Amino acid sequence: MKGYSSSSGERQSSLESLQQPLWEVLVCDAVGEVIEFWGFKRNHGRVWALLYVRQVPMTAAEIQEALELSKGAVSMISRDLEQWDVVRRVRLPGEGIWHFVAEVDFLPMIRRVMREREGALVARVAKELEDAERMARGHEGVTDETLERLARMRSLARMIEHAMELFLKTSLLDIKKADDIL
Amino acid sequence: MKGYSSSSGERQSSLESLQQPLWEVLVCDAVGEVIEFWGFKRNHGRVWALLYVRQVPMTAAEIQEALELSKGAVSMISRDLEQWDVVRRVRLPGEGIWHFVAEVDFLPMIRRVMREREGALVARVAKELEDAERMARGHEGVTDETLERLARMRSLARMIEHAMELFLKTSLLDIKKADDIL
DNA sequence: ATTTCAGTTCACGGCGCTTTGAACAAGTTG
DNA sequence: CAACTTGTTCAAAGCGCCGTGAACTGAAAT
Repeated sequence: MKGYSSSSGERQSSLESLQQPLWEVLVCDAVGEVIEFWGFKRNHGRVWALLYVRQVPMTAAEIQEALELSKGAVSMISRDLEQWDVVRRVRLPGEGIWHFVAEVDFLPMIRRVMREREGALVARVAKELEDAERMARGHEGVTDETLERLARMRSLARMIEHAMELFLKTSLLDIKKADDIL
Repeated sequence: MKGYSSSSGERQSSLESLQQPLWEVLVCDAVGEVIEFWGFKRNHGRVWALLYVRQVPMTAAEIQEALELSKGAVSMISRDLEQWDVVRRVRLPGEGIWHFVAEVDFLPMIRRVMREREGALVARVAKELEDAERMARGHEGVTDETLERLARMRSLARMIEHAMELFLKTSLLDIKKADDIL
């Protein structure tokens, strides 16, 4: 019923590329690239994309085979994705094994992780710049113009932070609302 | 006249940290971190920051000593910065040597480079997704729902692109206008 | 023309992040 | 409760990127 036409359907050693449609690989890799660009691991994107296009819950072993990853990698990657709420772990009725499904809405992931990362960085940098400014004030060879530049730098830092917040709040939200994508 | 008080002012082996104020190092490193977060090299940020706080044109050798970089590194880094228009190369009157000065407005850099990088990526990914969708259409085991998901993915890609554009146009512009920073 | 010095290039090495796979832990089945 | 399967952890290997510094180019000075 599912398209397995004839005789031996269980080969798995050398013919996998035939039951792994090329277009699927392309999609996974494409998403992988984008996700990587945004600062995550390529395989985060690949796994999520696979689950998303397949639409059916998949076991770790299936993911492993489809994307040619190691057992350990699948375990860690899917733990990350689960933690970020972009993948759910479900137990199919009757089965004693975990399956993964793609959460349709992965924007929370981007928002949360970015906020965490940026947050930590911004706080640290802000402190460093303040320290530097305070120290500079104590020196004698420091002109007013220099202090001015330091102050402006701090101000710029705050603005980058602000712009980022804005981006996360508006743009991403727009994406979501725009068409109820995904 | 410039604060060199007395006897031997030319030591350069072990006492450099004393003529290299700590606060300056802090500032350079802080900017380096931020710049790195945005996908550039740490030293791009460090060199620019140094030139910015110093305010006077500096030779490659001076930069090299101040930031403890190699000759080659300074050459490559400053070439990048120059290409992005965030640093200018000037020849001081009477001197037969290049000096670098920080361009005050480095927003063009962020905008241009981001656009280039994102542009290249987005174009490639868009193409890959289109290819994949076309190929999928040819297969028999592909449901309409799957095609739907592929289409939505493409649409999402376009939206990310769009959001990025928007971010570059509005947020960064806001930063600039807000206070005529830097 | 030769020397010297500013500046660039590039093969190599080092470093940090990612992935691997084997050992281990947890859970399931007979 | 053994025997087996599923799932996690982590030291070590792999890999890619960045900086290094020696070799090279070019230009100015002698």
